[in-house]
Amino acid sequence: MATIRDVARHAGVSISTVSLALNGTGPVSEETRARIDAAVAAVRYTPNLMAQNLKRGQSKLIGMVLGDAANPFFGRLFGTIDKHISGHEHMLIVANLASDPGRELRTLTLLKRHRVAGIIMTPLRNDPEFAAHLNELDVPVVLVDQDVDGTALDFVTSDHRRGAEMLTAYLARLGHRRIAYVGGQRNMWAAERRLEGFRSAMAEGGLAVEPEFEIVADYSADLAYDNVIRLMSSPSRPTAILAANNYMAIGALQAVTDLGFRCPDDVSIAGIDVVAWSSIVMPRITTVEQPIDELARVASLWMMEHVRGEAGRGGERRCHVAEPRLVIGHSCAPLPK
Amino acid sequence: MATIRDVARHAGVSISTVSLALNGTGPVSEETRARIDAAVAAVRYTPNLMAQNLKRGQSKLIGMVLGDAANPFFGRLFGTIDKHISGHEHMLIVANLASDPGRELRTLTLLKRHRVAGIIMTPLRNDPEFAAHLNELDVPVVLVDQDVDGTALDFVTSDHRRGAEMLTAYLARLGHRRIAYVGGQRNMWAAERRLEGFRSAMAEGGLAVEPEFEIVADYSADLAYDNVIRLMSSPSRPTAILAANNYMAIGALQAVTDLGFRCPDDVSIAGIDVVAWSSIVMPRITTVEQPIDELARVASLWMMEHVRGEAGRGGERRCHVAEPRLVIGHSCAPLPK
DNA sequence: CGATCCTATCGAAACGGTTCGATATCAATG
DNA sequence: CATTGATATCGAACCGTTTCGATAGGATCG
Repeated sequence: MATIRDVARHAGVSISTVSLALNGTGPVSEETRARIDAAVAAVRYTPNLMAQNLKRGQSKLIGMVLGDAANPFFGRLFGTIDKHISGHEHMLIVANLASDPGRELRTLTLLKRHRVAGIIMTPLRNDPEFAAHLNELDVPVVLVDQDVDGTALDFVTSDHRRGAEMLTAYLARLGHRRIAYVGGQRNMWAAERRLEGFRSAMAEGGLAVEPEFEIVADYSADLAYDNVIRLMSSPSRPTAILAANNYMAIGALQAVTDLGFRCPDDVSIAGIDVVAWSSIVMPRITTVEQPIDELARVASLWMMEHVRGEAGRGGERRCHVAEPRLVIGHSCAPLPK
Repeated sequence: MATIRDVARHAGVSISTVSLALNGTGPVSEETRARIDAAVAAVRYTPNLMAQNLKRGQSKLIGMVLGDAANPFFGRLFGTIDKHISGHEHMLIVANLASDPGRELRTLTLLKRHRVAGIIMTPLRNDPEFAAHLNELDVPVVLVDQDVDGTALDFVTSDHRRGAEMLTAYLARLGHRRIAYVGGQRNMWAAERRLEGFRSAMAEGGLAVEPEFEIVADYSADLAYDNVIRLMSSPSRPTAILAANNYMAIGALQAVTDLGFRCPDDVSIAGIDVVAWSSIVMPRITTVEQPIDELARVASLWMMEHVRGEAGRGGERRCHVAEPRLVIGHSCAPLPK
């Protein structure tokens, strides 16, 4: 592959002149510039970014760590962030955790080896060991969606607690009293906030939460399916189900359908974060939507500020909490008196 | 950030010895190795991959170009390819075309600047200019899903034509004669194959294709929706609709539902490539599924062969055509006599 | 006209590694 | 004991760039 040396030789000038001309970083005569341009075309020269970055001491690569690439939420998040980032001749180097928290540390190390200029990540773990690693990483990090306690990293999220509250309160307003909650892993940050929101809205509405109505289904459609089958087979079944993410909402809907119940006539179902793409599910599921575009925009912006060294290292961590949006579908009905 | 020089100084040995020890590429005494390990930990040394790659003349980065990151098909494709690739201490640098063919050339150039070891891409364009660029790129490329005529690049796809045939024949077997086809852009490779499959199966079944029943909706749910609304409002409406991708199938389903028709009682709907994630749509849409895992596996394998220089440069291009799988749902019904 | 200042160009020293060809030590061999 | 062959270590060249300081030839100025 052609190097800058080939261009210099072909144009009959020195290497430094070529560099000066190509980067527009020094005075070059009109005639020389033309000869260099011709030479570039002739030898098919493409600057080697690895060499440039090495010399400049900074790379144009930004790491992005996704919790689960197969989930459309992360797909849209990535797509939107990419749109913002790649405008600045930067590129994203993306890693997929496939919902496996065990890959998180290894991935971060690998990204650091690549000397990425920064990392945007949706973390899975939330424990002191992980926080310590993040703090010692020495690379700008913007967390998205989930927080890691004990770090001072920029953080962009939507108000998970409020979202769960909105849906729970909505179900309560429809007259439901026996509301089941299908939630994610207990140690995950967002899952905890959502659970808090559910409980708080239940308490607010003067409703009791029966222990067996608080289910942990690890954000998995299959687990949600099994649990809802069990729940709905009991004589003391709920009249409404709130699922904490898109997969579990769909698992729940499938379960009640397979049992012969109709939604919303026999049971109401609402789900957090059932993104637009799946909202075509019939009946359309009532949901709170995260403003993915807003999350992506703020995360990209802050990351670019870090990259340009403009991030006010005032020590203060920045947090942006976006408001979720209640989208009423056809999956919830008022409870007959 | 600590360099190999710091490690050497701290351990009291030469730089080359550190390199030899760390890479296990030369004999190093047990004692020295221990001192070096200690020094690495002490100065928090992380090898600079950019420098390593520059020296070794090859990078551990593989480019991946996605047609549309928000589409779960690409999300799952990426996730699975990442699983295979990232095992070999390689990483993916991913770019999203967001369905905009205009970004394709710029993206490839940028990836080449980064000196990626290879590129896995799902192309959008299929024209001579683009083919010429690909041929002159001088980087190993594996095409996935769509072909580019006039190149000799490895190509992994599923049998789009056969998939469309299977669904069309299935509808015909149910007794449908007035079948409408909602297809993608006319110049895209896969869209053409699917259209061929539809036409061939129609001819095979002795069915005539009315021109107004062959719709071009650019893989967009909205366009499909509008067109199906128009189609179904006509007195000579079809009894079955075949949509060429997941988005359009959902748009079509939404349209017939909004018009007050029931599916499958009033009209049957089938869709190509309605991935598992959306198969929960009620009624579950009959579809042909692409074996994403198989595509990802073969593409990753071939790419790693290229990277290791094992690719038999016999000049012969390799093609892998996977068989799509017919998944019967509840969206199609026999036509009453 | 000599000093001064642009303008255009160049050589050489980095950046952080790898790797090849020394060199030095030491045990085994004939 | 001189030779050989491992074994362990090192110095220096190099990968493809950028960038700093130097040089040289005008044009401008007092």
